[in-house]
Amino acid sequence: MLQNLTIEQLLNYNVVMKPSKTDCYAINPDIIQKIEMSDIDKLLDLAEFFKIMGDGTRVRLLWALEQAEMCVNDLAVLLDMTKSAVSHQLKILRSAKLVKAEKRGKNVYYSLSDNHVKTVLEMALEHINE
Amino acid sequence: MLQNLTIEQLLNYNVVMKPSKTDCYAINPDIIQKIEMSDIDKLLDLAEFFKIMGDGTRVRLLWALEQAEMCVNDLAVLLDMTKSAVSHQLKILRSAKLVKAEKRGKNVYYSLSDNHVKTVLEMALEHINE
DNA sequence: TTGACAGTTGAACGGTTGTTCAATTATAAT
DNA sequence: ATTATAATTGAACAACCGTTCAACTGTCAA
Repeated sequence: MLQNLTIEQLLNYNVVMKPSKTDCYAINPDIIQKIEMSDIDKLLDLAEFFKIMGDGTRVRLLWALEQAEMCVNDLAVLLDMTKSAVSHQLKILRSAKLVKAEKRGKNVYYSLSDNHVKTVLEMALEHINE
Repeated sequence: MLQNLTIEQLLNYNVVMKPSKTDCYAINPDIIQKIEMSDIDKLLDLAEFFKIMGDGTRVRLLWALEQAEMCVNDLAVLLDMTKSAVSHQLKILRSAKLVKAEKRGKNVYYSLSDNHVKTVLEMALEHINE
């Protein structure tokens, strides 16, 4: 009678214990209950976005590309890094859709995919400066 | 005659080679020269700030504390983590001045140190949502 | 076709990071 | 005083991350 139910349904029956990692009990259960955590997935996406911005090389790349489109060699010279290291980071920025690439002849020119990134950088800079 | 000069001065004399990591030459030296990289230290501070925000646990802690001050046990139950793990992350948030602690009796209550963090979170959420 | 160069790729290395675990401090209650 | 619990701490561990290195692809010029 219980064997065709989903995990969710079994949880409702208290047949399956949801594994809990906590090693303590709540001090103020009433407060916890009022906390809104439904946007949790968006929060994790948000953390993912911050994680990409949380690297000196990538921030410098974005800052440079905000001023002009550039190819890998130019960026490598500007940041005093190897082509390979720059290319690896550009790949990360591109997979996060923060940067786009365009091949012209022997070179690949990179630029910001939209000016949203620019405003985020500027806002955060203001936040730091105060 | 040269032995009492600073590194900077020696560099001007071309006595010391500034070690370069690049493995290539610039394609467009004119473009590189126009790029403004003087705010580089602020950019790195910025990356440091993003790095702290780039963790799911920390973002969830901030999101929860934005709604109510809470002690470690409550946060551990809410996020389904051990007290220890929560405490470690709170320490990081506190050393970044994003969160402040206040001991009351047996408990330590944490809250956002200012509402600046809240606005940053909201702005970034808007950025994600579009 | 050959050589030179721009760029990419994957493996490997070293450093960093988040969680766990065990031990410890501090406060309150019995 | 003793016990129980909240919280912190440092060491240890595994997973992750950025750079390096070497090999490779693709394009242009001779």
